[in-house]
Amino acid sequence: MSAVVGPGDQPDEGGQPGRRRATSQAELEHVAFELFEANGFEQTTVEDIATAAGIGRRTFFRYFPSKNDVPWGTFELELERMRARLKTCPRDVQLMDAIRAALVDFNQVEPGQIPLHRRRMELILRVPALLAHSTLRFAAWREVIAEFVADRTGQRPDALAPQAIAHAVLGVAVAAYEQWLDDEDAELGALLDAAVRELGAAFAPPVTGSMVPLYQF
Amino acid sequence: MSAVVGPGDQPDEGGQPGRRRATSQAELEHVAFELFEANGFEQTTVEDIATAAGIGRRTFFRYFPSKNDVPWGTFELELERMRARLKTCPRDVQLMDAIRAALVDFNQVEPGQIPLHRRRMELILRVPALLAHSTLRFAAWREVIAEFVADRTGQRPDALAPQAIAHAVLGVAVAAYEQWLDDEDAELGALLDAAVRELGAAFAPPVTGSMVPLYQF
DNA sequence: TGTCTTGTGGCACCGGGTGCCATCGTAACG
DNA sequence: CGTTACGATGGCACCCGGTGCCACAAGACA
Repeated sequence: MSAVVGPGDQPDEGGQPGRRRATSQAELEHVAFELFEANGFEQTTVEDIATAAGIGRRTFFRYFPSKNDVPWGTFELELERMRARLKTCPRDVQLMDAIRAALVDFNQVEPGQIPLHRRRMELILRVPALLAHSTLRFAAWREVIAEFVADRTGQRPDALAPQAIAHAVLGVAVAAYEQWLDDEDAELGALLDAAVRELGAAFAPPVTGSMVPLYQF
Repeated sequence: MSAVVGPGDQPDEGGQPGRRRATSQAELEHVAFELFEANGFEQTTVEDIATAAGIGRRTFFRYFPSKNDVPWGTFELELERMRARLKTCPRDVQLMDAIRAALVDFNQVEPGQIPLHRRRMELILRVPALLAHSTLRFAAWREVIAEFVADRTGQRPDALAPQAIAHAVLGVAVAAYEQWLDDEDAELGALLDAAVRELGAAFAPPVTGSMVPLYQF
C-alpha cells in the first residue's frame, strides 16, 4: 500500500533543445479523474481523456503506458519512501511489529489529501480492470517487504519466508484498505494496525474456544 | 489455490432438442495449451486457437468468457471442494492450523496430473496478463477462506479479520506456488505447509536475534 | 414435413495499444 | 537571422480482444 500523492512531473526544464511538453502526468491524471468520476472508468475512453486534455490520443500513451496506470500517481517514489521507512526500524524489534509499525506510519495521509487518496484507491481496488492491474504494480511493493525480511533473517529476498511474508502483508493491507473504503469515517492507520494484529491472533494459541476480534470500528 | 484438473464439460447430452456442441472447454483448453507451449501465451491469438480447434473465433467466446480464462479449467468446482474440505476441520483445532492443513490437503495433486498442473500454474502466475487476471478469479477463493474464518469467529465474512486472514492465506499460497514453480523437484504440499508456518513464525516472540527458517528444500 | 430449440460463425464495430513518420517548437550555434 | 539538431506531437494504419446482431445449421419431436 501507499499514500500516493502525485503532484508535478519533472521539476523544471533547464533549457533542453526540443519542443516543450504540452502537459504533464499530474495534469492528465486530474483531467482523467474528473471524467472517471462523471462517467465511470470503463465508460471513459482514452480518446475522451486526450480530447479533454487537448492532446492527441497517441500522445496520451507517451504520458501513461496504459489507461490502467493513470490512478497510480507517483507510486514508484512511494516505494522508495517505504523502503527508507523500513530502514529506520531498530533491529531488535519483532519482525512483524516492525512491519506493522512501518505500514501504519507509511500510510499516514495528510488530512487534506484524504479525499484524493480515497478516490484513487476506490478506483484501484473497486474497478475490476484496475484491481487486476494492481497485481502487477504491487509486485514491486511486495519486493520492498521481501527485501526487508530477507535482510532481517539473512535469507535471499526470493526465498520462501520473505516472499510468503511479503505476500501476506500486502494481502492484509489490501483487506484493511477495503474496509477503509467501505466506511467513510474509518481511520486508515487503525485499520492497518488492527488487520496485522488480527492475522497474528489467528496464529495465537487456541485459548478459550472462539477468537475474539481485537479491535472494532 | 487449487488443484485444478478440468476434464469433461457436460456429462452427456440426454436428448436435447438443438444442435450438438461442436467441441468442449476441455478440448479447447487442450488445443490452446499446445499453442501456448509452442508460441507463448501473448503470441497466440484467439483466432489461432479457434482455427486449430476447427471452430470460429466467435464461437471460442461461447466456451470461454475471455482468453485469460482458458487456463482456469474447472476452478469453480475446486472452490466447492475446498469449502467442503474446510467443513471437515474439527472446531477445536487452532484456526490457522486448520487452514494450513486444509490448504496442504486440498492441493494434493495426483502424480500423473502434476505436469499439467505445473503448466497451468506457470501460465497463471508467470504470464503478466494472466497473473493480473488471477486476482479476479482468486477473489472467489478468498471468499471461501473468509467464510470459514467468519464461521469460526462469529463475525461476518466481510469483516476485517476474515478478510485480512483470507488475503494473507492467499498471498502465502501464491508465494508457495511460486517457489514450487521455481524448483522442478519441489513438493507442493511441503512448501505450502512451510509457507504458512513461516508466516506464523514472523509473529512469534523475538527469541534470539535472527529468525531461522523452519524448513528448507 | 414442419416446428421448436440450441449452437454456430460471419460481419461490423468498439476500444486499448503500437509502429511509423511527417511535422512542429525550441535551443543552440554559426 | 538562418540553419541545425533534437525532442514532442499527433495523425494514420494496424493488431488484437471482446461484443451485438443475425442468418443459418442441425438436432428432437410431432
